Amino acid sequence: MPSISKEDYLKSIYKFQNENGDSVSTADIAADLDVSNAATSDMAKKLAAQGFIKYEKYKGLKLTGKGEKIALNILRRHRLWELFLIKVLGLSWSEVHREAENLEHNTSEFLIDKIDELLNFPEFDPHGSPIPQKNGEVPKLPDMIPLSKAVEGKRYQIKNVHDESEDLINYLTKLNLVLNKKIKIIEKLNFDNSMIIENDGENITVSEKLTNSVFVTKI
Amino acid sequence: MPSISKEDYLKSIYKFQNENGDSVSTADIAADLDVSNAATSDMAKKLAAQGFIKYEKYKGLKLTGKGEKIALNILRRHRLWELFLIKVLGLSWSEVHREAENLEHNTSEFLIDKIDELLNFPEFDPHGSPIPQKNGEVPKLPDMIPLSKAVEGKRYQIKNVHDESEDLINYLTKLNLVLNKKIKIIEKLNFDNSMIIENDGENITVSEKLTNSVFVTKI
DNA sequence: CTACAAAGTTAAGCATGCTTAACTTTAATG
DNA sequence: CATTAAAGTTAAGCATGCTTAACTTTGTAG
Repeated sequence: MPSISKEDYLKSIYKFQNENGDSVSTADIAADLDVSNAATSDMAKKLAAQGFIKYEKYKGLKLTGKGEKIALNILRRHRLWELFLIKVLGLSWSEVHREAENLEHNTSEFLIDKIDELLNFPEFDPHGSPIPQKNGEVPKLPDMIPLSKAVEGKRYQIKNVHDESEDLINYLTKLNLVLNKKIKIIEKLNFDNSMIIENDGENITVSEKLTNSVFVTKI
Repeated sequence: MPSISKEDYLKSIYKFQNENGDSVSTADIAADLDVSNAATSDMAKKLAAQGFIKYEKYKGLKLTGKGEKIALNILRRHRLWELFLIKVLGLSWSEVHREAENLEHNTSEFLIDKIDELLNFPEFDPHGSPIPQKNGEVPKLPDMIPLSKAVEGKRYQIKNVHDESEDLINYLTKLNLVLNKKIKIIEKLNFDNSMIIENDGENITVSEKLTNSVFVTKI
């Protein structure tokens, strides 16, 4: 069992990994975990020594199969807890991330499986992100585009919010731009890349930062 | 906020404190937490420096008001989680202690209050132990005696199980000697202090170790 | 009341995980 | 293709929390 710190590093590496299998930079991890680059270099050596990542000096970090398994397991815990806290304890969308962050490292496999069962083996968490299953499989997301790439006049459905910032989530909740919501693009404004969209029959203006974090499918 | 280790020490000191306000010995804490006496001495200094305990060399440890507040808060978390895991997630009596042990240090006040609310502000946990309330008050236990002190021919009700060992709990569950159960003392055997009791209309023999851990009230 | 065992403390050392400061490598720019 | 800024690494040091070994205090039995 890796330590809590190591779990956090593995989770972060997973987060920055893309489909191409490129290595992840030390700086990205360091910024994400709010530690120094030095700490990340240090940890990289340890993770590599234990076979969780492949690591070559100056060449970045890459999860091994073993490392990815751990990362997926943490994500599974995190996302199941988020869903559980919302569904069972009535916490709000914006409250759950922080709580799950604490709980994910301190929950036995046994308990997580119980939660999974109670929730009837869900595939997606409250942000629309896939919940890795007990067997390690990751449910497939639909083909999505960032809202910023959506086309004027067309209708879309919100399928994922790619950001964990509490401020963003609070703001989305306030605008009632929640998961699976259907919206229509009224106008894209070129000068600041903001967008006017129709939601609940009303027109609202949303910033580029928001449209980059919200992913949608065309209806 | 004290660290997880410090929380464990404070919890342990609380556990060994009696009503007389005697100091708790280093060795008791060390044994309870499965660390060396040296580690306990060391920690005692740190806890004292931060005002959580009163500590004089060779004279034992004693919680201050501030330290007791922390200890009660941890107990509150622990016991609420235990009850929650049984009631909501359907875990068994014997499974919850270990899980709660992990969760108690990683749950925000906010989340614990939500759990408290969902459970409708319970006063006792599944072992019959009082759950410290949000305001710091500790619900009063009834006047109990250990089952070992019970009198032949009389009837009693199980009110508390003063032990967290999984083996004991499993055994009690198997015998259906659960909280609030009513039993009758048939016979006390002097040679090994075991006891024959009637439960569910059947006579069973229970050891001294068991009768010392189960607390009852006379009916 | 002394001596001795048990309990407790101190000291040195180790692992983990972080910091800052100094240094090295990489890669982009003119 | 040389220079240089950015990215990454190493080194030294610190805090926490533990260990074992050596030592001190306490309290009890003779």
